[in-house]
Amino acid sequence: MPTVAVAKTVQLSSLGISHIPSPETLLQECRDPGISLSPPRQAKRRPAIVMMESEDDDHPNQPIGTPDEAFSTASRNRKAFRHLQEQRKQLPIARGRESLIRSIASNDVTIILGETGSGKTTQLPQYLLEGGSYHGQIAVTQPRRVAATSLAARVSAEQGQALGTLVGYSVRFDERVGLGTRIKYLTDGMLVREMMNDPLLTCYDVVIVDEAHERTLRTDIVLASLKRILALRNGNGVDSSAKGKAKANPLKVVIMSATLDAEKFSKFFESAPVLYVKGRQHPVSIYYTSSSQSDYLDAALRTFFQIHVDRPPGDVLIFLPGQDDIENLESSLRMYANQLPQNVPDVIICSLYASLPNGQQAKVFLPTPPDSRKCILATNIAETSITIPGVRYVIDSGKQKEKRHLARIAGSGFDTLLTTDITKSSATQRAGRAGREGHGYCFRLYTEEAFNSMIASVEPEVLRSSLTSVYLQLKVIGQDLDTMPFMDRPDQESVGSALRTLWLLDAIDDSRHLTDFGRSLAVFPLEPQYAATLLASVKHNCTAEVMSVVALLSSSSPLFPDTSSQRDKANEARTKFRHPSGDHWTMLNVFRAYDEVCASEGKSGRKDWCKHNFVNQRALREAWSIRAQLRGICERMDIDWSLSCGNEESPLLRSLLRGLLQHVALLQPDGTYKQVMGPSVVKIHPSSFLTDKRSPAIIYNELVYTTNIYARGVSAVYKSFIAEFPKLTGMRLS
DNA sequence: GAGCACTGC
Repeated sequence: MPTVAVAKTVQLSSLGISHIPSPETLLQECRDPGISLSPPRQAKRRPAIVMMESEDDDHPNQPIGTPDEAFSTASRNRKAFRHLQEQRKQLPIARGRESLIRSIASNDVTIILGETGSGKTTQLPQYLLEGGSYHGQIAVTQPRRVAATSLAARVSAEQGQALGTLVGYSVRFDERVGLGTRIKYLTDGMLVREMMNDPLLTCYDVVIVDEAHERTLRTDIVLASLKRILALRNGNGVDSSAKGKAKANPLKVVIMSATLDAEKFSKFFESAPVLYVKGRQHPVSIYYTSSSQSDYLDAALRTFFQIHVDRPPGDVLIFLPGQDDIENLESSLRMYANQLPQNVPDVIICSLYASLPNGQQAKVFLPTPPDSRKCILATNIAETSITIPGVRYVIDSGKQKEKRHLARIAGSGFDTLLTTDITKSSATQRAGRAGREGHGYCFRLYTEEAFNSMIASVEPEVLRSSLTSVYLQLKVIGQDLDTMPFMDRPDQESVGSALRTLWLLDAIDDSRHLTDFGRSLAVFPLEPQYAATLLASVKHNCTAEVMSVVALLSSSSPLFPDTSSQRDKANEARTKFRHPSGDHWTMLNVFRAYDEVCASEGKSGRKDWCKHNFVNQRALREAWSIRAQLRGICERMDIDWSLSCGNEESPLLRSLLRGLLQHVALLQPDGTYKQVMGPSVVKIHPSSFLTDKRSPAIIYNELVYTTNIYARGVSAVYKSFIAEFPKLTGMRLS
């Protein structure tokens, strides 16, 4: 390795050496690494009432290709279909089938505590369908799209039907349901959307909430809503006004959770019974360090080589907080791996994090060649979203990155992204990744005391997020954030901040009533701020431009990814898109150029164009889908989305301002900016094309708090634009 | 003059 790599290497601090040791020295050190490991102990088995056991997986692994390709061909193949039926029949879960059906029939709510690999998610809906007691639809919610689609494909195949007939799914941008669909897998966000049109979820006889322990924002909305709906539809809940009402269309609710939180769910649903379903997880031996490690990268490096040299074959999965750590550890591992003696197996290093291009993500699924060992460096993505085969050893840094929204009474608050300690349930989940295929080993780079003092499970998202969208969505179903029976109640500052934002947008009036404008905002699958921008574009005759920009801003990937090694080259390549007004028009220029490339070039031409210009094709593709969805919604609302302002810059900026009222700041003499609607002094992020430009007034997409409070996604606006908004100028005076 | 865990409509 060249010396450049050495500079990026983690310090082998606890070895007390500053030079790079020879491979022999390193291996010797690794056998006595200063991380002494206490005797292995078996992962605690759950003291469960064992009901059933299954050979099956809850979640088929990441599908290679589309769900259709994976399963519908199989369903056409008679032999494969018979095999599937044979598997189903032989599942031990079949023995528990009747008791499951009975319990659900005699209770409004049933909690199922299912271990990993128990097969509950694929089998239970089929049991309820085949049992014949329910004639409406059965909904099964999932936090992730890929789970919803692949589960639907699997269950459809087990039913011997084409996907989208008896069994279907519904996720954003993709839906496979028919008139005869009885089992529907959908994302929890999709069910929240459906509630906005059908607040009592009348088309469902059964709603199964899977992975409830993850406590996503949308899961919590679903849980709170279900409690309300039960009172209204079944007439026996806490809502006394609903008592005595006809139970013509009662609802059954099943909550599936993977952790001991089941008790909390049971309590929330007034002592609902808890059923335990045994899984098929292999035992995992857990090791702790004897003393706490100040440098988890160093500790991970040593532990890896210790495993590599002393332990039998099996791939190693290392959990780290973020991309930065992954890149650093990767370069250290490579350097030492290249110096290993001949008789030690090769090391294949793979990284895995969400923003990694798909091609490189796919590397982790390639089978490990004989006489080598794969070492996967991953973020939390490998904890729930992606299951990697062949992993036998897990190294757990005990750290993760956590996003947290800091609400402010004044202004709209900002997000932080900080490295924090993981939770007990997260540690257990990580360890479990070693026991998918056989007896596994988990090396925790922290002490047993540290584990014991970890909090039990992650703080629900509802306590950490901006609630603006949620507040608006609840208003549409006639509910109030303050009166919803949340499992965990968000604090007043957070609620007040959401309330204030919606009032400023004119989504609610002075009496907190939803306005017609607010109702329109909620129709769009966008942050309310961007929905307001979109609706404002009609007045300014620039819907075509605004739609592209809003779609890009809503994409989950950044348009201009930061590539530290090629930063200057990237900046140069992107210069041609630059627009003097700032980042929004610059983004639009990229999208317009991409549109032209798409019209003239094929798949590989588009890809090359993106690479050559250092723009993220994933962001453009996603924005393309979002824009198509927005166009469809506009058509239904009779809005002409083709209205264009050409190259006139003001209409787009004035539309943006309509949504970003809380994100306006004015230049101060010292070159910093002062928020108009809040107390903060902010700086323009150095990645912005407006940095150092000293524009008198700016709007920005978001604030991020790192070394400073930075405004990102910035455009310059005229002060006269700001004067058009009485609420904004009123605030300034007060 | 900088640093981005993961989802979702």
